[in-house]
Amino acid sequence: MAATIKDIAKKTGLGLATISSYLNGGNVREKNRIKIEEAIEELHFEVNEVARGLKTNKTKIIGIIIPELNNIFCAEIITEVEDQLRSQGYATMICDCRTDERREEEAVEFLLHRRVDGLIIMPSGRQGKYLNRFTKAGKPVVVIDRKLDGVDCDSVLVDNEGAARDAVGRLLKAGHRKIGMIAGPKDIYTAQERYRGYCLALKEAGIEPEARFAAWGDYTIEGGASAMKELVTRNSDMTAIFVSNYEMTMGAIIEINELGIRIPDELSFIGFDNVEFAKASIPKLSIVTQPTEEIARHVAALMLKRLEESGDTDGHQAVKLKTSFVEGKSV
Amino acid sequence: MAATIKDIAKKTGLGLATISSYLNGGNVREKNRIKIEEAIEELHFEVNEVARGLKTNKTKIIGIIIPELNNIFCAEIITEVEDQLRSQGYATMICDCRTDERREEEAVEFLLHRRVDGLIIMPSGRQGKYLNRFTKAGKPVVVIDRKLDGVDCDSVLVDNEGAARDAVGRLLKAGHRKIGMIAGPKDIYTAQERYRGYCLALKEAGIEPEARFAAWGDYTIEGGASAMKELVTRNSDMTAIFVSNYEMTMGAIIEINELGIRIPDELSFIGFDNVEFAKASIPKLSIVTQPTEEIARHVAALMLKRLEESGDTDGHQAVKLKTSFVEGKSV
DNA sequence: TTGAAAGCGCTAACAC
DNA sequence: GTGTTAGCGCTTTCAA
Repeated sequence: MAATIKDIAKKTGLGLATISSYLNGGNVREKNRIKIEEAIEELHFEVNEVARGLKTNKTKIIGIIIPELNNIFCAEIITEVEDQLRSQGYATMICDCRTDERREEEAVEFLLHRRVDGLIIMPSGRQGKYLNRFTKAGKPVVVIDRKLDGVDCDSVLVDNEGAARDAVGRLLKAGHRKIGMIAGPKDIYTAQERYRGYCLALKEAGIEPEARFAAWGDYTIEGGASAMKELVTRNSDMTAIFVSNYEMTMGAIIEINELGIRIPDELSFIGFDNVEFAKASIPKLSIVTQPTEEIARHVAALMLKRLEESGDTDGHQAVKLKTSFVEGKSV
Repeated sequence: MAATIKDIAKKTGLGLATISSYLNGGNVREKNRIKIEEAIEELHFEVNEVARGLKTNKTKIIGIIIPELNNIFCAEIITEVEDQLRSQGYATMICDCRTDERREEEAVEFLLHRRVDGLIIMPSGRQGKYLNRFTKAGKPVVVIDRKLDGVDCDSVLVDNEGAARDAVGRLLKAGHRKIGMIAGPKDIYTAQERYRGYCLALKEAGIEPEARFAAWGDYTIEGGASAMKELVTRNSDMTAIFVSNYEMTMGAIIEINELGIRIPDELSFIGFDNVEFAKASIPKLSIVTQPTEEIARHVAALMLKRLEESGDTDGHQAVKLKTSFVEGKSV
């Protein structure tokens, strides 16, 4: 099979240490360097990262656990994170857990066995105890988009409350008073925050949030559609709606389409994420967008930094990023 | 750090081979089994897959190379493939190459060093020589959605020509004669096939395809939008259009929206992939959809099969799957 | 069934 | 600078 450094040593007549030194950027006599390079070329030698990993106790692999790869928000972040990490020589091992906490724990186990050097996770639940197996092993954990109870790690968050507050504020400014919201699952951190922002904006305008105006979806297209239907059926007086994630935005639009409701004449609409979809809708949707690339860069940078430090657990960081608002014609 | 089988051996007073045998499902005396299990429990022992990989020369990792993770067609397939493989104990290492052939070669190199057991790839180019380093090492390669020149591997394809032919046939049946097509990059296999299907349908209806009715996009949203603009500007007599991938479908719709063209009154439209988007559009779009889940299952099954065979290169397979058509109100 | 021992390919002391 | 050597944690003969 593949050549090893032993073969190179034999071929060049040099010792193992010299080859290893060359491979790791050490100093090697010019003459030998050439010999080594020739031998590598000739034998098609390639470092065996597995053996290296065993020896150094570093795999140069980062585990990534996400609720759903097939979700544009996740995909955008992961794409960028993977890119950043790979450019630094780190491979990524992605586990899609289908928003299932049990699978998530299994994935942690799985990655632990694989001896990944660090873990990046966008958790489904709130509890993070099972992550402590990582932190205890001195391996860095970076959490995306959620706050986790009981784990010692860095996190990169988005100002969800502010985003929702701002969006609902815009509806209020446009004169709306009966504003509905399609919220996410009650047990998900971002969903809670966005709902809080919605309530906050209403209260600031002197309006008491009414339960009938809130529907709790599940961050899926189907959930968005049925929540939309529920709200419309229940509240004939509702004049505007704020939908709090991309999948549900799409679902809501599908349902609105289905019901023949006209935007913005009969209902004003503010959605979430995915500029392209917003532009493709008729009329163009006004939406809140999250800075996925920025999130990804922060995540990768944090991970890389922790990896370098190797052990110095100086206080963990929690970065919080701002969302943007893209104006359409749906309000 | 983590416990090793040596620790277990010491603790139980047994030999290494016994522990290893237990770990790999071998026969161990009941009494010893219990002792081992207790020790494992107590010491929090976990198999080190890296060491195992070095010894067995199998990493139980499958490399996946794709043009763009942030592309729903890819994401859907990868999600399912990853799921299937993980359920069989295989981890996946995903490399997103941003549709860049140079990056793709780098990724192959990268994964080769990592000693992945197999490779699943959706290539950007047509040439696959650089994949031979895998096949020569006796490692299975499965290609998705493209036909590659000069590589010995399995592939899972979609009947693109038939799909396009069918779609255009529907437009013809609806009475259209001046039908435009937004095709993909000329050097991509699927794009060529879809274009061929378009031409075929026209010819079958006695119409000679005209160059002015074809715009060559690049499978991106922006590309779809500008191709749309180009076609509309160039052909005032065009009454229908067929767009040949999801991103361009979205781009085309954005542009149509921008230009204020009404569907289907002024222009009939058939798009590609992503049922949800099609449903969310006004009017609902008629689209061709690819069986992503089925593709993924075939890919995973083929890979797993090859992995088991370990070396018997009995003739390689090329599975070809059918697309579906989802009727909307855009024709 | 179990134990001893060798070795997978590499790195890292250490001595020269 | 370079060679020698020991081992990372595991599997796998081979004997017992």
